[in-house]
Amino acid sequence: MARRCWLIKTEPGTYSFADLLAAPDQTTPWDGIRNYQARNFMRDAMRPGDPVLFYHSNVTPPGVVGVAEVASEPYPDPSQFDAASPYYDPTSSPEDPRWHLVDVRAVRELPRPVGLDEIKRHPELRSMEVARRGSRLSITPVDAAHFERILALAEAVAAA
DNA sequence: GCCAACGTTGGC
DNA sequence: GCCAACGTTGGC
Repeated sequence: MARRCWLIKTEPGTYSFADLLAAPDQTTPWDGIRNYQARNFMRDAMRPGDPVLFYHSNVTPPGVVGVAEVASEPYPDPSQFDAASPYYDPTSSPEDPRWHLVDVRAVRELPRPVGLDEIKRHPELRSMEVARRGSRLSITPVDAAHFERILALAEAVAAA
């Protein structure tokens, strides 16, 4: 069975690829996701070993900076039960958890970032969800061909 | 910092 | 179930 590929967005001021590289086992629970579509991807579709593009948003320039992989089965996001957490959800309960997550592990940093502007410039990548105007979904499926193309672009250092 | 786009909430 | 109000995201 073919693996599904993914793209996850994060604001590097909150959690960056460097943070992931510095984490124990280069792995972290992808917590705090409070969007149902994104949750459904983690809970219902992401499986250990799935490749992930790691994208920095809300910075200049935004773009893909690294490769990661899904590193666990889905499980309830502990932060929803933590009253001290900004992600605390008092309407969720351990008996019936609302939010689920997976662990994410760093695989490697890209030789160079592949910016959003560059993704938009390539016709074959323009259909990526992240390139769509007004796209806010922080976890999206990525076609395998798009995934490979991003990696190839990152290798093409002499693009200038 | 601006603001368009989008998701969620809640009154009705 | 509609939809206006509101909060958030994220490129620019």
